[in-house]
Amino acid sequence: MAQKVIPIRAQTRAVVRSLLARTALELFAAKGYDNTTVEEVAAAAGVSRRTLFNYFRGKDDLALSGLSEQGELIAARFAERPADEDLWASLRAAFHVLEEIEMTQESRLEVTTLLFDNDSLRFGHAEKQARWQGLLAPLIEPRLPDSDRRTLEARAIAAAAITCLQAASEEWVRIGGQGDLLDLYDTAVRAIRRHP
Amino acid sequence: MAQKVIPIRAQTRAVVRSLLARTALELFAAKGYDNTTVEEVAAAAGVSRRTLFNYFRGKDDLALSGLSEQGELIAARFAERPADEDLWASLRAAFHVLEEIEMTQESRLEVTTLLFDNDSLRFGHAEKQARWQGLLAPLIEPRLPDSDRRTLEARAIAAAAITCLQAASEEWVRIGGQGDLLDLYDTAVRAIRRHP
DNA sequence: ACACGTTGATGCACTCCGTGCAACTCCCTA
DNA sequence: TAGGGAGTTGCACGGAGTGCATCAACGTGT
Repeated sequence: MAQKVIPIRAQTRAVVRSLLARTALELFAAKGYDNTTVEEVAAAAGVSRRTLFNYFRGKDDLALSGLSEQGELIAARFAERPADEDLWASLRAAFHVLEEIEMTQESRLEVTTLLFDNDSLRFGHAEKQARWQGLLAPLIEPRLPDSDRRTLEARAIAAAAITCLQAASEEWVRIGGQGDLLDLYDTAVRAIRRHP
Repeated sequence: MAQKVIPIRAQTRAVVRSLLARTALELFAAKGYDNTTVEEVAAAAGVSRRTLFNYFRGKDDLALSGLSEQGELIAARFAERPADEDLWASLRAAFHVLEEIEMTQESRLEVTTLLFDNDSLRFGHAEKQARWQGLLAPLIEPRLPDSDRRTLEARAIAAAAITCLQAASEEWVRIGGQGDLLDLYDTAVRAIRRHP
């Protein structure tokens, strides 16, 4: 079985990216997103401002790059669920990867709070939503019964599930990071699906 | 019954705001959002750049201000639905105001397309989502059965409904503005609620 | 009629984000 | 050792957004 070759360049790039994002998050958490300039992040990381923009599309990307990776994890997990499993069960299982990510509860709360309490970043959550939706919907679609609107249906389901997760995250932050995120997620899903 | 007094200042301000937003939308539709500077909008409207920022928080606001008003219309319509009506029926009825807004099908498609095909504005949709959710959720909450997580449930329901509307809008744009938006919305809602 | 305060419009200068371009460094290879 | 590719950096520029001071318009009181 042929090993997949990962170019050395790509690896170092990924490492640097991750490192830059980490230092950026620390600064954002400490000083606030709006009160931190890209220049400061660059200085703290020991690179030039220009180089930062070689790694990230924009300032927002610095704070949100982690979310893209999470999206890919979720999609990957979803893809390996059995095709005859209940759709929502598969989605829940896919979201479960979020709790497997190694991260202290503290820093998880810190990051999540950062994403929610800043107006400039709320939209980032939207971007996340759009991207996750783009990843999940194509995987959901083949599971739906034939219809000339399966695409719309798949997108709606993906979007609704992500939305529930988002609502759960907000609540989770609101109550100070206590309790189980997936438990809140279940509550949200039940609310939209089972309610008269 | 005392007439509610609307200060003359507020009225003129609202009129000017609307006028500015209109000319901005025309320019955006003609040249594209990213290829249009705030300066150009100001010039086309016959005011200074600085004045534009007195009326709108930012460039995005120019394109999205209409959505806030729509949100208020929707919330108002929802509020006047009978409390014992099915929740999702009330939501559907509330969204129905969108089709009552006087607007040619062409310009409606033009505006909606503008909102979707530009990356910078996708987030605006998120802002819209957040705002509409903020308006609707408090109205939904008292309709839910007692629970210590009614707030979360209400927010999830509001968010899901808006998300369905958004998915429907995307599809509506994709198929070129043909057909009934609410019909697509119904399909989306059915997909997330009735599916196994 | 004149002075006054209030309100909004405007110009100016500034910070910050984001990008195109060109020079430079480092490493790998022929 | 010369050359080429890839990444880093500085520089300059355009555009968004903001704070501040000024100016014009308008109504009001004397």
